[in-house]
Amino acid sequence: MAGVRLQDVADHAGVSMKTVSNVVRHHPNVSPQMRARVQSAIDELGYRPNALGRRLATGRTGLLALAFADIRLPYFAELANLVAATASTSDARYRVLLEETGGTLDGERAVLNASESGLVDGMLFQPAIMTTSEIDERHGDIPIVLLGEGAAPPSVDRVMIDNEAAAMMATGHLVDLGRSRVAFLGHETTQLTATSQQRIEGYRRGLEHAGLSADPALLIATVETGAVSARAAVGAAIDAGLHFDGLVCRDDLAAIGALRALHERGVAVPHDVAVVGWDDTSFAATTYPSLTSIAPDTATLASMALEMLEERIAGFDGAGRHRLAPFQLTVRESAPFR
Amino acid sequence: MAGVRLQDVADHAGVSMKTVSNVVRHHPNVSPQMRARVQSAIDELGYRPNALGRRLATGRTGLLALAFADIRLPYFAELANLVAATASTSDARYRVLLEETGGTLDGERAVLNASESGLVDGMLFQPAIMTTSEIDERHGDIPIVLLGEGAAPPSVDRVMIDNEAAAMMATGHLVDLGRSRVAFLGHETTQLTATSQQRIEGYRRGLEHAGLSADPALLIATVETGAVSARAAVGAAIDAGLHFDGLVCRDDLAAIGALRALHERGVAVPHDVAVVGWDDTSFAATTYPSLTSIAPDTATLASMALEMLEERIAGFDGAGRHRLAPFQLTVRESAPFR
DNA sequence: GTGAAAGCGCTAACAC
DNA sequence: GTGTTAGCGCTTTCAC
Repeated sequence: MAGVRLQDVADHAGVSMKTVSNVVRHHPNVSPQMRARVQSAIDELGYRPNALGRRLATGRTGLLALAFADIRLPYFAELANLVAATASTSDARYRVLLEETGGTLDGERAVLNASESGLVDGMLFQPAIMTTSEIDERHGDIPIVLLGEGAAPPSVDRVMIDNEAAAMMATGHLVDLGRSRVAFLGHETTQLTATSQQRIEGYRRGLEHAGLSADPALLIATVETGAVSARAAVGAAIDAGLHFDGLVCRDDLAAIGALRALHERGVAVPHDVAVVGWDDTSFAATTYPSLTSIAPDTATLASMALEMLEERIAGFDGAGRHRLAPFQLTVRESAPFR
Repeated sequence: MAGVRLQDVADHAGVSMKTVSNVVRHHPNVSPQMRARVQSAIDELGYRPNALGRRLATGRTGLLALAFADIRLPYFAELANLVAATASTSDARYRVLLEETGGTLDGERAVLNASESGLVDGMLFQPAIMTTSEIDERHGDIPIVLLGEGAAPPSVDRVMIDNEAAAMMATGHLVDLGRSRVAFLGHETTQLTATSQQRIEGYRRGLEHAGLSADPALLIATVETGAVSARAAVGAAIDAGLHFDGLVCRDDLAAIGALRALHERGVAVPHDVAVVGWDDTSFAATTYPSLTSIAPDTATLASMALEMLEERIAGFDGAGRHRLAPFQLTVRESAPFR
């Protein structure tokens, strides 16, 4: 039965609302017999506490917004799964409201604007293109923690992995395999996102560190995110005569597209070209060949982010804390150990 | 500034709360000059309407729960994306609360139990293992629409595609290619879900329809959902001497695993074995070879479901309506046209 | 067109 | 240990 209110239960049991409330919330200060009496009234009436009333009174909703570009990208799906699982087992038992920005500036703005306040207690946001200053201006007073290597003003908390170091590791792994013409795949054709910048920088430093020079011709941009675009880009590069024997990909999706393009042209992986992906998403293990990939420790990343967010929600008001989550290189067939 | 209330704006502008409320909600009955005056008070104070207060008063939250097994499964990620996009553009501008059941009975129960009421206006739920009667008992009085081919009591709305017909189409496509030993991959090893039952039944009927008999040995079960398990199962089947020249997969993930296992054993796809996946998820186009796959019209499915749900939320109280969304077979390299 | 007051369902001081 | 009461911030009759 809907429409049963706390007051109804109180009347039915012949007690006050306060007592019913205590029973519902498992408050200790209730005598067992009273608890039993109230409980049976609850059961008889089929009472369900109304979340809204409770939340209005406490000021907390138990809801967290999780905002990023697109849930269809496997990395984000895995992140969402982890965040939801972690948040629901925290003391506060948060639930997750999904917000997709579409990877557009308007989408990111809409997420931060959310003209209504009070619906969510806090927000985890992975910006892709918004600038530091715009985030700073718009984030209002809702507790927020930023995810990933996008812009992050000093006032706001953020968790990411060290993208430069990871890209250096990926590049170094290929160099160790004896590859000397290592290409980078998957950055934007025009305006580079912070993610691409950092990964390319790490790739450059990885080459330099090995005494190799970075040939700008080896930067293969893609028109959009995803395997389809990567396949086209790699195909076009090969057809145009580009020669390379190693490939660092901006993400696993790009690597999948690359694998496909290489197959089609009879280029053997890893024999002719060794490939490293990024994110170590679940399907990296079952591509053919399976993908060597940078594996961010997303579980740690999620729990670090949630921890900081809960502190903010609890009222912590210090300067933004920028934390690094660990990562490793998962080695599989596409770029095996030497 | 947080903590600015409607009353504060009213005081500041020297009007009543009612007027401010009217302005905030763009109610027509406000004179332009009054509107301007109130608006400037709003801007000066940085007032943001509090969602909770509003929602308590109206009884609507603008939130929809979307519940299914696991967001990491590409089909569900694509569904979530579609539902969120469709719901946010409907008149009611719903936002989506993600609920994962983990594909377990406990998880499905937890989703339906949600001891608190009122947090979401309605729910879209894709059950995998709950029975019809249990769903009927537990769904309480929250408006709900079921997704997929799982159990669905007559009292509850549901949208799915015709799984038997789709499986027949997939099987028929392989038969048309001249395949006579068509296997089925990806059902559970023990208790079959409704999904597997229907797809296997369609597969059987597809074979019968072509005058072929269904050999039980050709049913290849997997220990769990996903490519890894499918790869192992197909590998084991081949190693055990199973011979087949066509393969209908329960989902694309199973197909990916199968592709991998076949590759490893030097079985050529589609030459030796033609493969059909299911869901036509985005990566089906870039596997090697690319996947022929059953493509449910998820956009239509999502909008049908949302439409029925909005009717329920609006108060419609008729019997459960069971609707079918369209599907087609997307033909690619793994099982091309003859 | 605008104002006053009564809720929406619950929690939390504070009193008993 | 239990009851009373005043909000939480907004919407919404109903007067004016």
